[in-house]
Amino acid sequence: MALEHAILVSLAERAGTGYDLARRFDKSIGYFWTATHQQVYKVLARMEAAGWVTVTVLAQDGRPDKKRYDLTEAGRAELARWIGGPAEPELTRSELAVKVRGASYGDVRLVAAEVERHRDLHAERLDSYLANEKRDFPDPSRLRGAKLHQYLVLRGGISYERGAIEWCDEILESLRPRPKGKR
Amino acid sequence: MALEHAILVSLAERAGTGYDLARRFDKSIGYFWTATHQQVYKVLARMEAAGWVTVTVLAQDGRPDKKRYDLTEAGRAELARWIGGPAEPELTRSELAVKVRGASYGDVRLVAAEVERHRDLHAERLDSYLANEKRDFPDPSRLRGAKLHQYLVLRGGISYERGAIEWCDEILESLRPRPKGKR
DNA sequence: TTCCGCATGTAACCAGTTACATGATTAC
DNA sequence: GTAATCATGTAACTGGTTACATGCGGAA
Repeated sequence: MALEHAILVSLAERAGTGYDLARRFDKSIGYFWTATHQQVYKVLARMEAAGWVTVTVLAQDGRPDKKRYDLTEAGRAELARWIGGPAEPELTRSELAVKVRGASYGDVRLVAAEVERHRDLHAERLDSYLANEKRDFPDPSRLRGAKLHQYLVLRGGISYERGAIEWCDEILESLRPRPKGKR
Repeated sequence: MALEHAILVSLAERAGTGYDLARRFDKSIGYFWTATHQQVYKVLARMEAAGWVTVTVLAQDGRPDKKRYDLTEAGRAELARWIGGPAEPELTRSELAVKVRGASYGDVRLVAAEVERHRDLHAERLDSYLANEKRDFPDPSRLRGAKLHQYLVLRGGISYERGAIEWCDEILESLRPRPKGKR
């Protein structure tokens, strides 16, 4: 389980509310981890019980109170401990791959259309990642520390999307009707 | 949800027992989908209730009875229907990426060691995939139908592993102490 | 004699999703 | 007026994992 620890990383960078954390997952850390706000609230409660974070209630008028979460020493220690441990390589599940595999038992053209849609989705994401790269890391060779690590994760996202696009293209080339010459 | 449908694909190729299906997930389909035998038994029960498969009990002496599952017409129809529908692109969760991102809050050298271990794991898998490719698809340009689709999924596995290895290498290059020249 | 393969499952648990609920503020 | 943003959560459910249980045959 790693959501706890993804949150620890996020809080180590800076304190925030459950709402904040959920939004951060939509963005930067979100290349390789996501969580809904419901899930975040649940886990934060557990983390507080474990003594990894403290809560400060911040009254607001007009809108509901905020709860700012801060890492405790115990939280930092747990984070360091976890970082030093092994990470299980997770199995990549791909529904699209299952459809490709089974394409002969359905309509191959529909599968091809879906692959094309995925290719476009991946291309869109790639563009947005590349834009982030340009904006946030214009000179990567100088990076060090946390900023470098952030960059490396982004690079992972970029390389993943590129791979996905290439794969979709390969599928499309072999699934789509051959150029008329052969007919 | 797609385990049901992954099983339908597997059964469309050929009938089998729960045990067989679980093992097939370890192999061919397993590049992009896996399931334990417990999970398979559970889902098969559901699928039988839905009328997608029929069960034939095959008595054996010495060992427990087998249950061979066969697709029904309804099962085939459901498979065709599902194949024609959209596939949600799933979010790739990577614990390793979270560790890389948080490396500054722990021991960077341990993270690097773990990245190296992952690179080796991916390299091993790549080798085995490439061996499968050579053995099962010596002449890819002639493939058509189900065999082609199988090949394309394998190609996806190969490209995924290659991407993972490249990413690990990029991380290792920037995380590890610079060649002494610069010091 | 010990482990692996065959072959079935149950039970407890855990992580994550979806739906629902509340309610003010601000921008279009 | 309508939708989005801020901000919290509960409840029901689903999919998947882990641990446990049984028991024979054959290989090392």
